[in-house]
Amino acid sequence: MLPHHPPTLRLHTAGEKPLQNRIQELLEQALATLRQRGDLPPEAAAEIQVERPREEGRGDFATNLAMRLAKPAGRAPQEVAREIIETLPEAPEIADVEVAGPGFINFRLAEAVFQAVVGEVLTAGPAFGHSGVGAGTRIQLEFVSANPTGPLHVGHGRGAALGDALARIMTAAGFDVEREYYVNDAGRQMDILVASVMSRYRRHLRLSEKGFSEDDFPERGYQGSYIGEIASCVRESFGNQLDFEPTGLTDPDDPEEAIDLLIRRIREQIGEEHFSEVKGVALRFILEEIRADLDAFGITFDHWTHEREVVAEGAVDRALERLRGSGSLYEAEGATWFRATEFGDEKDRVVLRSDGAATYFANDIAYHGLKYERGFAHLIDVWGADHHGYVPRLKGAVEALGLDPHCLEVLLVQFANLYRGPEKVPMSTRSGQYVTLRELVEEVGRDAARFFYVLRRPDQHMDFDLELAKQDTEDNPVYYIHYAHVRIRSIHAKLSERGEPVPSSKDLAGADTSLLREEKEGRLLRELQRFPETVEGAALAREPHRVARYLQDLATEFHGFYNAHRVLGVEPELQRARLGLVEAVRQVLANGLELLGVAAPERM
RNA sequence: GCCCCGGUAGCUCAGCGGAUAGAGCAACGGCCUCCUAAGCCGUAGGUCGCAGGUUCGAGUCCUGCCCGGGGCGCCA
Repeated sequence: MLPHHPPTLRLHTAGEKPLQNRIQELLEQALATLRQRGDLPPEAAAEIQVERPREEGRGDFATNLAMRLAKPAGRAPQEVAREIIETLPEAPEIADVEVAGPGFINFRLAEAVFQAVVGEVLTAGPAFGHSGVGAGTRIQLEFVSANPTGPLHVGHGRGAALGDALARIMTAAGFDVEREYYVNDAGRQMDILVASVMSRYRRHLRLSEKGFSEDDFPERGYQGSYIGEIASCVRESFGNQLDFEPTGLTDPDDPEEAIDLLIRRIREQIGEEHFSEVKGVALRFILEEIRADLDAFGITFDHWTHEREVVAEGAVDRALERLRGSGSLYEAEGATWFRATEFGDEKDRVVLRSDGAATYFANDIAYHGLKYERGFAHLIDVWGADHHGYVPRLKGAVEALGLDPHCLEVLLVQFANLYRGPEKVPMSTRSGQYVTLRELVEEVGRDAARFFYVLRRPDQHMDFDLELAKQDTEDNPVYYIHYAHVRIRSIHAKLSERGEPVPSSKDLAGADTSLLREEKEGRLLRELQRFPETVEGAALAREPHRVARYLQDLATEFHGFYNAHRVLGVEPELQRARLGLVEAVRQVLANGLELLGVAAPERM
């Protein structure tokens, strides 16, 4: 018979794998005894690894300890395993221990250990799965940080979904996370943006003129429809006083030279002040769009840093002075270089161009210096994988500033290739040919989009088939999880339909869960027990996909249970226990979805 | 040429040095007088890119090669 009251055991306490730790303790005691008795040489030591066997029927936990000790002990692993088992202290949590295969020790735990998790979940509620492993460490998580030259597209979506889920998961794990967005509003691409807007503006003014040619739009300009909208804004504010004549525009063969020439012409003709004002209009317009798109995607930031402000407050000059002071800069070919090769980079990098302008890299050094000054214990940057070559030089510069490069962690997110059926959708910001994040959310829904993005490992290339997601949304895995949540809600609804009161979580926490003895109930309980360590693992490994996978597994176990057993209409005590079980499942589904920024619907 | 990330079932992908490599789609066969069948059960599907090496044990670690993506600017 199983005990009605579970042994006192700490579950899901801060930053722990309580069951594994308990088994580890018992094993340590056994080893100590064996050493004392001289059955094990004192120098025979091995890390005690307690894992969950992949295969069913091999118990709840297993250790390879005997195999690791076999060599130093000079005996067969199975023999060592038997000795360990014989020496293992009695413990109420352990129902059965056996030697298996090449020398594994398999543990089967008392059902009561898992039955206790229902009460744990219902008592903790939304906090179940939270832990203190992060110990309040201040983390800054910078993600998205898309250039303000156009709307967010589906490529940004992945970094957005990943970064936000990671922020939520790390917060649950006890880290103090600040979400940061860096606005690159100081570089040449902003000038190109102005040139694009002004070209569109000029077209608006002259469209009615005879002989007006439309094909003088710069080849390297940004071409999305939003450029026209910004041009309209500019026209509203300035009328036609910013007209200009792009003479000589078509002369250079090189489109890069052509756009630079155009920028110069516009600057000369409308004046630096107006140029800057147009830039401000464009920037505000686009940032507003980005903010709205992120909002629709369920993402908000705690802090926005503008590159222009970093420059304006003199941080770049200070950072470069500091580098110069430490001998990390030198002059060559008219430019100023950072000795990146001394910090493991492939080549030295320019920080001040021969025309005196600071490079993006220089600004980024200053920006990261400021981040360190803001007092974070750890910085995480989420970047697109195309920036990977940039990592060594930035870490090198941080080190050259006298800061600890280990506090800077860069997560590289691989691209998401978009498909419409079998055809790959070509994407280019400048040509304006892309699917925006907003369009994606409108087409497949916010929950499906976010879940899909976060289902893949960040360093895995992913294919996102729009056609499939649009045509057949039922195939989307998020519905499977949603359905599990809805089914539990509908059990509650049915209960009140029958005129029975729906017990609160608090009531159900006291249910006699020792009645949950069906195989499928045991599987569900084990799945629930795994949630806190899943969250912790996802936080420490920076891998939100673990939470997504976990939710799929939990939903699978729930649906299996639901189809095999009835919750309502069984004996009152069993009904109460099962209501507690499914409510615990619902709570964990809701908690897990919350960590991914996905809703948990009441009905479908 | 050098560097980074991948290559696992027809497709999309999991897999912490461990035992007989998994899931979801797609395919095939079953299951609703009963809490939502957006579900469940079953069948089939694999030389884990190739070749060596380390290990008691390799999809997992090391080396080389092949294929795909990305990066190697006084661009951002």
